[in-house]
Amino acid sequence: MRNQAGISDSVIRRLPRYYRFLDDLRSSGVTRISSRELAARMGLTASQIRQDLNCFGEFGQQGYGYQVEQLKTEIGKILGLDSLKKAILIGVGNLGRAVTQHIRFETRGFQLIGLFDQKESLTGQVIRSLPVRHISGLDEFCRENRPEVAVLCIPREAAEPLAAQLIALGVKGFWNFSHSDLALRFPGAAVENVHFGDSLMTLSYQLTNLP
Amino acid sequence: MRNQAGISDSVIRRLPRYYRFLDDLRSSGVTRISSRELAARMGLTASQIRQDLNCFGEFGQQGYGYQVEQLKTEIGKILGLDSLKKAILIGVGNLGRAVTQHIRFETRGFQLIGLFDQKESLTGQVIRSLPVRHISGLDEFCRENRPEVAVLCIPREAAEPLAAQLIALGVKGFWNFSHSDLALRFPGAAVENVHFGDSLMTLSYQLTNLP
DNA sequence: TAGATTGTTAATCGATTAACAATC
DNA sequence: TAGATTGTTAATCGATTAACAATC
Repeated sequence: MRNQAGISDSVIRRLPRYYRFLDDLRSSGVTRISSRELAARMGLTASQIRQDLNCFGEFGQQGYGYQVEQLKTEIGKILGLDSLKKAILIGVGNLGRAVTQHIRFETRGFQLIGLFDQKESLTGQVIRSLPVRHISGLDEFCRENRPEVAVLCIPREAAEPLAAQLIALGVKGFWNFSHSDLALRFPGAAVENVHFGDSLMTLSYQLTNLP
Repeated sequence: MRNQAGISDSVIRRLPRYYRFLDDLRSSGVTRISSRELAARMGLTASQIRQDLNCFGEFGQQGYGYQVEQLKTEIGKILGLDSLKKAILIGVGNLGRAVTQHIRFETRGFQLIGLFDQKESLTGQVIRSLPVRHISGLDEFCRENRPEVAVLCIPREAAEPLAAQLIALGVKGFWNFSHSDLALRFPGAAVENVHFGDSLMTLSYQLTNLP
């Protein structure tokens, strides 16, 4: 793996999609694929695939193509999926509960180790074999268990102060479902936003301007 | 509004964010703002904001800046938020239930008018004042109510045949939470993906390559 | 070997930034 | 009017595509 740093965002955002397609190919018994064939399946150009991969190393073989399984593994390593990072989730409302039950953290590089909510009535409830803890125990839990990531399923107003608290406790990244632009406030942290509202408005635009 | 067609994806994806920031400014009583000031708040350049807006028309005033409320309204119109498009949701599992309860469709240009699931045990259950219907009634419901959009909260395998069925029933767009690349199969439809797995893997990459 | 396909360099295309005349 | 800020054109930067020598 070369050139760990300075990879453009466009490239990085394509990696999970490569990973998904390669895993599909593997499941359906394909062991080898050329950039041309993969590009056709994914709706990309062969050039782009080769350029993207060359940011990280040489994974193919001239005249042959790529080993599906091997390439999948390599991209998994690039994405860091081989080391599970400890994560906690905060805000066990409708959304937080769905995320806890629905997302397969382990195959995406994470291990969910704690759930928190400020609502006392939820404390002790068990979701996916994890007990909901009261938010007042957050500091102690973090000092003991050292989570690297927090999944924020909380209202916008709560996000910023909580993020500051978590960073002080050693949290380095956020999977942010709240309606706030955390990245602007905490430039040192890794922030990945899931902005449902933005996504839905983009769909509205597309529908409004359908050819 | 000029130049309805041919706006680049990069511009379109920034519109919801402009809309959000302008709405915040409005809520906090700001009535006027310059591209320079807005850029500083959003972490963009003033040039970019002016370029983006000029894809659609002239919304500012030289020497003065932009009226916050007016610009917000204009961007809302560009996004098509002023006409509510009828939507149905399919798949009332953890995720579908959370989406139904959590998302404010009305402020994003949509009106949720029906919920469907194949599980008979869910039929009749009411979520947010909408009854869950059995999937067998989908055709009839669509012919009567003409939804334009379907929110797909179903497993990957189910997505493609269902999308084909829905398109035949007049559905023109999908908010796609399933793990499938619908856009490739249905190039005529508007598809907006919410790929949680991809998002989480991107976060994993960021954490793995933190400076 | 001949054919195929990579890794990589060069060319093109598009998006962002800078500059500035127009004008409120 | 003078100062400010837009709308818009020109310059730059980065990302995508094309081309091709290297090589399996």
